Amino acid sequence: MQKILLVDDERRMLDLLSLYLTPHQYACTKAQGAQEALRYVETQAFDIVLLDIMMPEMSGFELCAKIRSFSDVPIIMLTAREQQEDIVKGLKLGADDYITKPFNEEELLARIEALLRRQAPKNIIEVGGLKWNEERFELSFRGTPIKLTPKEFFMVGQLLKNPGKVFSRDQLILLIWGYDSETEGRTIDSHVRNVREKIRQSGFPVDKHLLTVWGVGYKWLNDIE
Amino acid sequence: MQKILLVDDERRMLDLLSLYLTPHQYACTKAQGAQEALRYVETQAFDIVLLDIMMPEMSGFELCAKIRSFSDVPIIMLTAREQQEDIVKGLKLGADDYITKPFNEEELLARIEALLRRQAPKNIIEVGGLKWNEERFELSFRGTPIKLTPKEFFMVGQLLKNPGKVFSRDQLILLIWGYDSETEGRTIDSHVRNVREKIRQSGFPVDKHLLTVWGVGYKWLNDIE
DNA sequence: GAATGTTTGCACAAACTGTGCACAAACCGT
DNA sequence: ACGGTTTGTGCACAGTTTGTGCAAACATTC
Repeated sequence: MQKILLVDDERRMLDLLSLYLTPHQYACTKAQGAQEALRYVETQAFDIVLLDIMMPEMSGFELCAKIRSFSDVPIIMLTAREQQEDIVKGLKLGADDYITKPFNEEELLARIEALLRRQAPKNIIEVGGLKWNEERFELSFRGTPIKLTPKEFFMVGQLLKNPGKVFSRDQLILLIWGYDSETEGRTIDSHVRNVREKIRQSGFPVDKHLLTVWGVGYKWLNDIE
Repeated sequence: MQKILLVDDERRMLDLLSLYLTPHQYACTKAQGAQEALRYVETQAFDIVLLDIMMPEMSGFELCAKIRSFSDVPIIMLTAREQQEDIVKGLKLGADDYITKPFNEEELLARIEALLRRQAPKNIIEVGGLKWNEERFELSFRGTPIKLTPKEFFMVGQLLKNPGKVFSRDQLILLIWGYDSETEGRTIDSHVRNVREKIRQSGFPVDKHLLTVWGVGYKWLNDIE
């Protein structure tokens, strides 16, 4: 199920959007204001951000630019019908599409689906600015690369691809080393340790995402508190 | 996505240009001053350079000539409406087109698109003065040719055509030798070694671009630090 | 067919990664 | 609070992968 972050300063608008989207199998998270939205984007993975540009404190533009400084998450702006220049401004700041208010349900859904289709199904995973790119064999946080060894890279990928799912040490060995591996003991633990250390160095709060499940194994959490 | 290098001494003009171009799916890089621009052109691949001729320290003309001494990247000059002779001078120094200030968005986009269209879809790749020309079967750095053997040539081409992407040894063998090749062992390594040595001789910093991905294969990076 | 140039891969050295022990720290149930 | 169990950490050695010199095999040219 796709996750959508709704950002607006009015609770009524958030509820309305959620009402439209939820029955169509989208998981909505509501953020009232830019600060809250930023916290969400920094700690969770969303498939789309729906962003009203008319907000007090921090404007939608500012938020859009802030998000773009570390993430490629698709952004759709909500603008008033009249402000043509707002649309242009938003697109220039990195938004992917826009919807003018007032809008109807069909248009909203169509634009969301179109944008999701556009996202190439590359083997790239991103959460809170941390990007795992299989093709480039590269993990990076906000643009700066994190050097990993092959085993480390695949282990992170395996966990990242299945957020929330617990993997036992044996499972990880099977998935990363293969069926006939004789690897055992605290080897996995060592790799986890190395991965944590390297990602921690980059500034990403890895200790809140890559968790130990006591007595079982490890898991990656996208959503942290 | 096409990459455009913007060169001006005024930050406001850089921002304005970027604001015009970014929403039209161009990736803009801003260079404030000729020195900075030169560093970019020497280390990255751009599809177009947009160059203001009115700059302190080094003039746009000088920069244009400097770039042309080692690269064929398309250059568009920005000139003041009045200086007709500047336009002639610029074109003589190797610029491909010009735009007079003040300009509007449509004109800018039209000229950029026209210039990109004009660029025949040649199998020519260029980055930082290193030029790979399939038609002429030639690799050269700043005009001086680098003699490569066929296998070496195609290997460089394959990597150069997919900057950032990692290729395993098996993949490279498949791509360059074909499906029924029995080539194996350290053959690829030997070719990489030879390629590195030959390109290094030319003065191009190949060791920062043609990288070993430990345990996986090789990749070519256009953007180096 | 001799000369020249290209491709391939061995053998060794160098660089880097994987592994798991030993002990400390954290955790859990009672 | 206590003992048993599980996980974290420092570290060293074994193992793997890559770089390099060199030469034989192969291909092309004249």
